[in-house]
Amino acid sequence: MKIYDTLQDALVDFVPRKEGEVSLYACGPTVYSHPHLGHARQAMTYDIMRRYLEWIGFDVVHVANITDIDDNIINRALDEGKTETEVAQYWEKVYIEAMDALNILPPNVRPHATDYVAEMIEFITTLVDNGSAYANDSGVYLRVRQVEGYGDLVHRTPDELAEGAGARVEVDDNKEDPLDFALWKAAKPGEPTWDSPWGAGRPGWHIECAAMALDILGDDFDLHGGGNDLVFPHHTNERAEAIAAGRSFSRYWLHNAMLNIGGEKMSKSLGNFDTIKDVLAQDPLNARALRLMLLQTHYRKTLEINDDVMAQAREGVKRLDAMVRKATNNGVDITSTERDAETFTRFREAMDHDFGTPEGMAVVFETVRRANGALDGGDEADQAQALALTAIELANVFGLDVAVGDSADDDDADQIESMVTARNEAKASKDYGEADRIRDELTAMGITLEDTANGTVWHRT
RNA sequence: GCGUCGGUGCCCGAGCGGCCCAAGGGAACGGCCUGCAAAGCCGUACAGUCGCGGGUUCAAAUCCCGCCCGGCGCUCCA
Repeated sequence: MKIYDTLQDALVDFVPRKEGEVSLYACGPTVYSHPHLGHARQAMTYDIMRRYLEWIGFDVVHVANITDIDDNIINRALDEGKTETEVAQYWEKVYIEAMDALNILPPNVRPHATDYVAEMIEFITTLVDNGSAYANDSGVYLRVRQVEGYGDLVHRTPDELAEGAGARVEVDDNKEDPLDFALWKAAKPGEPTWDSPWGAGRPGWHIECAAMALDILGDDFDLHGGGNDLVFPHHTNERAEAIAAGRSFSRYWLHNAMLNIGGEKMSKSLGNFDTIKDVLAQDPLNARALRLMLLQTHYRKTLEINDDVMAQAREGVKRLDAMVRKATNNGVDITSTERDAETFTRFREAMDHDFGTPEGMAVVFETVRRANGALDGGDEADQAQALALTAIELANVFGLDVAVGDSADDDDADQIESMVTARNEAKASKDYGEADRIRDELTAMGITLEDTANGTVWHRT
């Protein structure tokens, strides 16, 4: 399969470190506030990739960290009179609940930065010992200009980077060079600290991910992903640390584009974000609608979100569900292994081209249409089961959570069933006024009826 | 300013040298089905400049150059 590698700036063949296995490190959040739709896009992007890679037979080790110590957490703790640990644990819980609600599979490993401080210190020691880093009163810094190919990930030379940095960054006299960045930050009053050979302090942001990724996945791991706003400085600096330590970092770099709202990146700092929790509360279909929307846009393309596109996506989800209901009513055997091989092939071709989910979704929807036609007794009637099961399987590879099931296990199912029966009796005696009255009543209860050749079925809206 | 990604129908959005008189979803319209609806199926209208202008090529939405517009990055960020 081909993937787009940020470092090479090209579509390249994906050759994993070890045949049949994929190691993926996707940068997780700093937990200090509400996770928003931008985090959802990032997490869902790698969730979808992971599901697909597993479906085509790879053993995937997906690592997503939790950054549980940083300035934002410290500030929040200060504001609220809590400990950093309390703040981080609370927001981590909120984050994980949001991820679960979005049907994002838990990563295989979810490391916490504070559990890897020893590894980070060891990493930094290597860098200091080999002359790549230097310590002073304010911390330990990496000598960026010594790093071969620093800036390659952003396609800029150190000089070009320095030029940009001058305008926005205060010059720090503690650094030999403005480009150098902190591996270790010396303790400030009131901050949580760890002991180190350079005095009490705490790790810098970039060393956290670099140390965790290498410790858990090992050198030369396959994929490193994150939002494209992390290319510089975060990923650039992680990479620099690994190179300076003489270690092979990720074989490929993946970056998802931003999610915009009102023409700008949704972000905490701009304050223009919709929290995942709020969006999910607005409509029970929104978790799946958001996923569908993301699937229908390539992960490397900026996506503008608004109420309109969410509504459109909800309709798409309903279309998927309607086919599944039709399949259920027509007695499709979910234990059957019948599938449409050609559809699988087309799906894989789409996905093997840098995770072409929009085209993959097109294949799914096209299969839904064919399955509907077949289930209604069209030209492909003999393929109905295979087509329906194929569409369902592929939608589920994407985590769209469609399932052949019955809605009869609800608490008020008996009542609804008897109302449906009453309506059908009214219909039989051509008392359409009564039939419509019952239907309206059900509609008010959030129940939608469908009169099919196999009788009347209902579902919740 | 520098780097980078992008500008495709009413909306969202694929395609990235011929298979494109441009996928898929949403909305719209007509037909079938239905007691009527809904759902579904079939069909139709939408892209006549694929941001604009040049160029390369037998062939360009797709490649090259210039311009305009927008996103992201330039040390908080997914």
